[in-house]
Amino acid sequence: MTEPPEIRDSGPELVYMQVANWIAGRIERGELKPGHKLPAERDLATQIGVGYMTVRRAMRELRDRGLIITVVGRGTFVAEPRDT
Amino acid sequence: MTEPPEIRDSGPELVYMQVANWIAGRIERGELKPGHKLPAERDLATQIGVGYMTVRRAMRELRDRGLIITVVGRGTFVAEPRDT
DNA sequence: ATGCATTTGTCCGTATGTATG
DNA sequence: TCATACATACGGACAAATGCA
Repeated sequence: MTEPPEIRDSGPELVYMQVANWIAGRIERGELKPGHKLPAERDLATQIGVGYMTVRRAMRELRDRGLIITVVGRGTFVAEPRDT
Repeated sequence: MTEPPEIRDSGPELVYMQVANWIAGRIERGELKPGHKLPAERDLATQIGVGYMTVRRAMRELRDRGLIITVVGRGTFVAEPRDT
């Protein structure tokens, strides 16, 4: 699975933030709908071409933003939108 | 292990803990009275929509807290309140 | 006593997240 | 990145304990 290279721009931004923002963008644009199950973190790391821990940091970032919900033993899912 | 325990990453909510806390709340609010027989673990699992082993983990948690008593072949019952 | 239904107990296999090296 | 170990989640299968007719 060759992912588009635009995931990582050449800026000084931390890699995990680039990954987080890439996924966040896909969620906010509606490409990933609420309830959608994301690939397993290990698979995501392989697919994107970054380290496992990098994906985990990105997931924690998205979790903190309330964009995803993680359930141990089940997976990671796009959260319901929260209006502000 | 060099870090103090106060540093807790906002981890995901474990399903069995959610189940345990939900039942614990019902007991502590008096919705479930001492001696009350809870549904069978497997029925509970079906009703709540989680796996059997997950309910069993939750039951073990409640048992450890002294909130319920389990008897093989009979069922699970709300324990008598223990003052501290 | 034997059988049946109900309920908890145990184990297995697979998938996933967590943590560390 | 890769490897290792462990906890959690789920479903299935079978065993053990209880109560009842």
